[in-house]
Amino acid sequence: MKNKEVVELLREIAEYLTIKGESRFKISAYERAAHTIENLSEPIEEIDAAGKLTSLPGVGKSIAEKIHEYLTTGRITYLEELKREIPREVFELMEVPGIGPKLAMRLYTELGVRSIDELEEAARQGRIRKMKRMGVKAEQKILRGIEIYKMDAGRVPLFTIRPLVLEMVSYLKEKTGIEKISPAGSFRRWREDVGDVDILVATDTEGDRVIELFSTADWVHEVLWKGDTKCSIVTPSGVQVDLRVVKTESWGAALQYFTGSKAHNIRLREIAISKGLKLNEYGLFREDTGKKIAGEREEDIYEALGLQYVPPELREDMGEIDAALRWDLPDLITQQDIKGDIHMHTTYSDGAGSIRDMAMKAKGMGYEWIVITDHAIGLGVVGGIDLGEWRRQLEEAKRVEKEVGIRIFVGIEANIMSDGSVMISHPDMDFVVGSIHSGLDGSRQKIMERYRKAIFSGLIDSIGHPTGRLLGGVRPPMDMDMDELLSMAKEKDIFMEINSYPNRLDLNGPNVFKAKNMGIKLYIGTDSHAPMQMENMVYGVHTARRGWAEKGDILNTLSADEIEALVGELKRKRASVSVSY
DNA sequence: GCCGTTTTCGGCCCGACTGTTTTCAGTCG
Repeated sequence: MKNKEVVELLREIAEYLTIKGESRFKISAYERAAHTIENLSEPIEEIDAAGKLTSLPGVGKSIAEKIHEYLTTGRITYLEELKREIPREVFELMEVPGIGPKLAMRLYTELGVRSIDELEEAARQGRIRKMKRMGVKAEQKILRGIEIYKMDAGRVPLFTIRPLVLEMVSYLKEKTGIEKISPAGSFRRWREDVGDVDILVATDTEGDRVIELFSTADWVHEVLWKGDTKCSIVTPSGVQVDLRVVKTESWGAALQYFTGSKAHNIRLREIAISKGLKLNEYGLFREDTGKKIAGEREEDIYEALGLQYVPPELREDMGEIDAALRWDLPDLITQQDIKGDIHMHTTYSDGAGSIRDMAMKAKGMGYEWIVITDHAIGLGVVGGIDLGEWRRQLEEAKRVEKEVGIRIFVGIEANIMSDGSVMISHPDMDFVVGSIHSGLDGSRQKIMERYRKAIFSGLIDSIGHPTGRLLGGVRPPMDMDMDELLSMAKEKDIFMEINSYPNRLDLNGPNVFKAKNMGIKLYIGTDSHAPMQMENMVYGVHTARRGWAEKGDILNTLSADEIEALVGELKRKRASVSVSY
């Protein structure tokens, strides 16, 4: 499947066209086509082979030809011409905030600047102020931009910034008494990583005070700028946080606008135009009279456009607009639907809490049941349990179950070994999660062979953290074929895990979406190694929501009795597999 | 470059800010 490669090439063309100063409509045409292909579930090769490329939204004759050329020859002549025309170094200059395609190209050609370091040197030497339509202020702005660029932490995983952002919101609410304060942007959409964070405040009179409070608090490493309605700061960890103050009459429109995504918003504004309306961050207006018809509440914006309200997690222009127009959005799973947690560790392996500690925490969270899955032997460093230890754990769990008053199922997290064998599985176990913990850098073929052997052995009930990735640049996903893995899971009727350890989120939203559409059942596992970590369920729930999951798609919503019945079935299935222990 | 139950040509999402300028282009979100 070459969809990803095609998407990247189309985006690259768009970037080059931007620098060339081509019509912005031509540029967005390439971006739109890339977006369409990015969200395609079938291989682009098949669509091309069927001669159906131009039936894709945003793909016309010209782009279809370029895609076809790439798929048949491995290159796009048009892109190669662009590369010859425009030096690659210009892209680096555009990394600096305040420098766009035009200025980057001028700096390159007029001053011969080839890197950000050379740019800084040119600015310090006062060479920039001598350019046409540039001055001392513009030069200083570039130096400031370079400073911000150097401070920028880039995109960071959501979990690294979420606690601080929640603290900011509750601090401002508490100090000002203002209710309408909310994060927006990709943070509110629960993207797994965020660039900068937007916090929105609605107040008609206290804007100055809010900005003063925000810009002088402990979380400020540096104030980037401060005005009447906007303030930007950088946290000690290098994340930029923007605070925006809006009027209460525009709260809903602003929240909608700043939550994005950009593609989602563009679609909404197109719908507005088709109805003789205009949508911006202040409200929804009639084009003819300028009369405002919505703005104070976000829900009203969608309704006035004839759309069902779209939850933030779905606003990625991945089909949610069409579904909302049909009033046919999924009834997304919520935290309140969760009745239990599958996949957690105790002191029997590498967890920090006893069975009782974990049970008490689950009880406190209002759960009916938990499934404990300690590591099995075969995982060198962690010191997993063998069958004898597992039986002792089962005995203890039965005692704790009565004492705490919550159903405790005892499964195991079995290792899928380098040869694809499963270590260990037994018909008495309530649930067997199969996970790869070693050889994650193996070839795609090798990884898929391991998965295939493990799944078709009939010894495992689910796949844990399927890609093995760790967010924040710690570990990339394994080289694997997710579509093939899901097909195998479907064929053998096993479950897929949404691991909600915050640095995993594995499966992620798009893969949850795929699995759901294939009819594969999913569960959320916190993979907790301490009682507190069970609260990470919220990350799993929102990841599931980003994958359009409903209550019926997720095992955690079953009652204790329903889980017991399911576990009984799984045990019978495993017992029918002949294997020697 | 794409697209069309008003269109095969003339549109295409919206607004704020900034710096260097007398009317706007470039950049950003």
